[in-house]
Amino acid sequence: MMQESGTETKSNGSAIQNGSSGGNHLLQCGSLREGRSNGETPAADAGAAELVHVQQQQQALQVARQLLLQQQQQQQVSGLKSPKRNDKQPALQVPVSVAMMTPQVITPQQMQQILQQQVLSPQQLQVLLQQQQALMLQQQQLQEFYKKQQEQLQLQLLQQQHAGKQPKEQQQVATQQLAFQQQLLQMQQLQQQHLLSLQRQGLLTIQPGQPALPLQPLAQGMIPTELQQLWKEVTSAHSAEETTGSNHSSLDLTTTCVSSSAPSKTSLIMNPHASTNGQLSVHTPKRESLSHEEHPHSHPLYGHGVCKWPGCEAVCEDFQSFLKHLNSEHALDDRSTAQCRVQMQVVQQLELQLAKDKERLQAMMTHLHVKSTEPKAAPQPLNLVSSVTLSKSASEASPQSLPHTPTTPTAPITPVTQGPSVITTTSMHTVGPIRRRYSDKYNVPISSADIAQNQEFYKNAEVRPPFTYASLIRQAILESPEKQLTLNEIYNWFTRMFAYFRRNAATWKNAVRHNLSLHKCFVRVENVKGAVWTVDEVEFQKRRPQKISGNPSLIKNMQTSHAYCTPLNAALQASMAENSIPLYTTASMGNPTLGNLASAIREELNGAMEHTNSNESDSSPGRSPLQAVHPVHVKEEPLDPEEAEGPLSLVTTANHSPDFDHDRDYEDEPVNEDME
DNA sequence: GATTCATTAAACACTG
DNA sequence: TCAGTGTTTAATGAAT
Repeated sequence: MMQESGTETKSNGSAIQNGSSGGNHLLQCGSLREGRSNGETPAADAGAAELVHVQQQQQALQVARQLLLQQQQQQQVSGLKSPKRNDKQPALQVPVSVAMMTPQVITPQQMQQILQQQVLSPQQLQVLLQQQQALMLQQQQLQEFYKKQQEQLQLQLLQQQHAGKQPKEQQQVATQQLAFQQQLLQMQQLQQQHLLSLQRQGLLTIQPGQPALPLQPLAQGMIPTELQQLWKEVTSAHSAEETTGSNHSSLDLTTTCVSSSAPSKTSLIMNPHASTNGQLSVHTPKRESLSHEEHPHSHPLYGHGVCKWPGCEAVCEDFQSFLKHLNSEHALDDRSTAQCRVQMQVVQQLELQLAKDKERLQAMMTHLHVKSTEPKAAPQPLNLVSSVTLSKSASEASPQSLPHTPTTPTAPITPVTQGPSVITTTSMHTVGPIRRRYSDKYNVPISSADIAQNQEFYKNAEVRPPFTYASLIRQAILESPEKQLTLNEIYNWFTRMFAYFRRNAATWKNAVRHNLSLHKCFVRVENVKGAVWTVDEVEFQKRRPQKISGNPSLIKNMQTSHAYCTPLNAALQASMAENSIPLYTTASMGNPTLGNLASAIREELNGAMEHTNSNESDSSPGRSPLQAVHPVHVKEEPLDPEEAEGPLSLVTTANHSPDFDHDRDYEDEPVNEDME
């Protein structure tokens, strides 16, 4: 088409083209991590650092655990047991006990979960280890005791068999065995109580006495609301019970423990004493009746024929059997209480997170609802970031405030956001139509206000980014240290930054090539390495002014801030520029990948300034000084800012590229107090 | 309804 | 010949 107009290079690429393919192979190999040009994102580094930290903690824990194990084994050797007894449980006849007798060691996985979920402090971990050691000693004693009993029983059994004993005597033996088991179980119960007391001291989430207890299922299985309700019930019941807490039937306790480790059915069978649990009969029925009365046959812990108790998943054919199961397996005992505690913490954390998000949302909404006369609504960097980045989510949050956004269809994929470019801070104040660049189908919501989150999101989620190819390409190029990329490197950037582009390579690569050729802003340049693609800032600037028209102070501000804030997030800058939001360096800090855009942005700003001075229809003449200061152009792409260089650093497409004339259509009057 | 834009698909040419 | 690159055209859908 008419590519030649802007730059010479566009014309005949093939003639010039040479070794560009050299770089290609890098990409084609799927070297997503290759990133020789850009390197990894800071966010990823931070995540890696955290991971390393966690792993170190975990390793330390494992070392401690091994020490404990060694101690235990030594003790066992000195005692009567063979070192391996811990691992392979002796008693075949009493699976329940076997489960209980397994070494009280937290598995690495559990440790990891604990670390991830609970974030224990080193002190807590130490305490935990100590308690674990004490428990192991206790358990060792139990094991010895149990062993002895087993041996005695076996001896008796053998003697009886040899002597041709009568069945009655065998029954006696069986009863004896049962009695032993019960004794053992009682001891275990004591142990459990001890554990519980330990937990109450602060380590509630961990059940040292129940190594086999799967923590993860516990944390996953419940909905917060369910948990809350359950927890309330349990806590109330538990408090009442504590006075008589030791009265639990030991058998119940063990069965529940077993069920946790080996979900379900076995435990169902094993609970002959369900009715014996007095507390149980008192509390659980009440619990059931509550939800049951309201929703006959619907119970928060029951669904799809499965018990939804965390970690259970026992199959219950009907509601009655579920109730039975609930009564028997999830009676009010230490284990259930502990599980509830675990869940409670999970819920608390979730609630905390929710509260934070809500707060953030509120701040965003508040900020966005602020009238132009209410300056400084959110001067803080944090607010700024959110306001800038969020435009989309904010739009959803308060649609009414965004009359212009109507065009945006709802985002099908995620409810959180509408689309990338819906609202800018400026747009908030404007009623003017904002044109959305991206069709709905491409309008993948960017849910998080945090740019970095977006980056991670698109890196991992196969969601189509709500940015045009042109904007993505430009972003890729601008992010590169030299602001130039080979086609292959562009490909690489796409695949590295977006999970979505790890599929259907032929399609999107074709689109990339198409866009490179189509848009004037992309200039093909001969390089030593071969042909590279750059962004023509001149072309870019042609259109630029219109967008950033207006706010000289803003521009100035941006320029100055850029001067000492090189590392500033270019994306933020761009977005701010577009949105006429003053720069807050903190927001952009720490995003090296975006730093490259700084100069480009500066140039853009310069051009904008010139433009502003010279003409610019965008800025309405009649505005008050304050208004004049505010960015006039309300670009449709509020997003730009974010996209622009956000974590993804996607520059909104249209705005920056010369090709996008339409952008100018939009008007804006948004007054941004921040500017001053 | 017309226009514009982005996307997608495809064809073609050139190069190594 | 093949793969990669680059250009161009056309069809389609969405937004204005």
